[in-house]
Amino acid sequence: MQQIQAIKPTGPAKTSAKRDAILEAAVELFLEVGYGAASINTLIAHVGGSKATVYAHFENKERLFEAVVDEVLSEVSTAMSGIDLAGFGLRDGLQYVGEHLLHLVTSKRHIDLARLVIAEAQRFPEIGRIYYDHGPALAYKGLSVFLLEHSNGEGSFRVTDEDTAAAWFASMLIHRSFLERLCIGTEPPSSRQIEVKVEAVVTAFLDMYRLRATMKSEGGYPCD
Amino acid sequence: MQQIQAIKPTGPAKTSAKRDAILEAAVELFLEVGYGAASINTLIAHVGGSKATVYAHFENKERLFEAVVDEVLSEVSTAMSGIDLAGFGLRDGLQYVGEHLLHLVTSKRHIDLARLVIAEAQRFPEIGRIYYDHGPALAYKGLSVFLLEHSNGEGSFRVTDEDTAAAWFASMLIHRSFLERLCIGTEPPSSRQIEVKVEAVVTAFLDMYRLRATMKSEGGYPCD
DNA sequence: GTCTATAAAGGGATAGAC
DNA sequence: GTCTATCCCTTTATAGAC
Repeated sequence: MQQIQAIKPTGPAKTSAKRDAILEAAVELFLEVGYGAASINTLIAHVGGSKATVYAHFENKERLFEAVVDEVLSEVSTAMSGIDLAGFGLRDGLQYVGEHLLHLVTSKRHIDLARLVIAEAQRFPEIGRIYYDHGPALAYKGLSVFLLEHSNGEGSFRVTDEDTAAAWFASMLIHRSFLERLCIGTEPPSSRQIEVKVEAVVTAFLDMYRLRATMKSEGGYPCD
Repeated sequence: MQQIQAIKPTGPAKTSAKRDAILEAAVELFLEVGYGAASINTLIAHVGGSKATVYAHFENKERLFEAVVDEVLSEVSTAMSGIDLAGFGLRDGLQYVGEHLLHLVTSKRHIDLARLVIAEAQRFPEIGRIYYDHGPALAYKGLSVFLLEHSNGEGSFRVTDEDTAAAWFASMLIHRSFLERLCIGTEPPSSRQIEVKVEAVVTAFLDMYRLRATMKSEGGYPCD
């Protein structure tokens, strides 16, 4: 899928060893303490060099912040779009994508990114938009396409509003773990826990859309 | 339900007109710009008075922040615990609680609180814990009890893991709207939109747990 | 590009008069 | 309790030497 485009390439060369080092350190710092509590002084204490060097590569703190979010979002988004569902059956595909999704969403990297984005979405509206489009919305879309492709009675499964169905599946899977991790810093679930949790959600989800004799002819769940 | 207890009542009288005015202004300011960007100077520009007066009522900025979160959380939590499901049937009760829940969660007051809590949950771990326990966990628990009470075949409904069921119901209902509103500042849904959305979720949720002839004898969705 | 040194502004917090 | 004035520290950002 498409790479996240940089918001605005700043003055000097777009790539340099020092610039990369600064950016990398800035990623760690911002993810750990947030925008407001991260100072340029603290940054150079980690990466070495001087403030002037930082400002030679990044116009100001806001631009540096945008570069940081771009960088991390690119990582997460790449991981998400790397999930290939071609060739999977309905149930196996849901299990596969579900495990990857839950793992990714609860990863430290993503939780820190989400916290940062949510915290600063008011001050930097573009950040929130870009995160949502290249994160959650991308996942919903991939799921939605997969569901539609298998909405042919396979395993008695049929769906009319695939966008809503995709959001429901992802929400059942993610919401609680995501919020717990954001608020009380719960540890990420183990691979085994993820597997079990996804199995339960997949089964319940498929039951929800299983065709029944008593079903209304429409069969969909109108939403919005 | 129980009121949120103050984290630590500071030196002077716990209540005074000036203190209330300061706290009220602080609530608005912190909710709007966050902890880091809110300065005492900005605060007194809104409420009047001097810095020294602020520090006469609150030990420091951190304590003021804790008082602010306490205050808003108390509002939200009170609204949530005010939902009384006694006398409702299964479907009507879910519709009722769902509408209230979605309305409350997407309200500006709650979104601003959630943003603030998520942003500062690392620096102030207690804040995150208190929010989660008196917000989401409280909602899950209420739902869970209601589901268990109606898990008797009413409307062909039976549930074995009521905690998971409650979390799934709330997640399907809330997750997408909540995240959208946090990240891209979507407007809160109208009463009509809420009504329609809840109807769809309630129907899907009840279908998910509807007893079937082909059902496995266990019938539950093991989780965790 | 990279450094040292410093500017200019704003932050939290307090002393002391009333 | 409330004010004025101020302390002390950190912040972002830049000037100027190399």
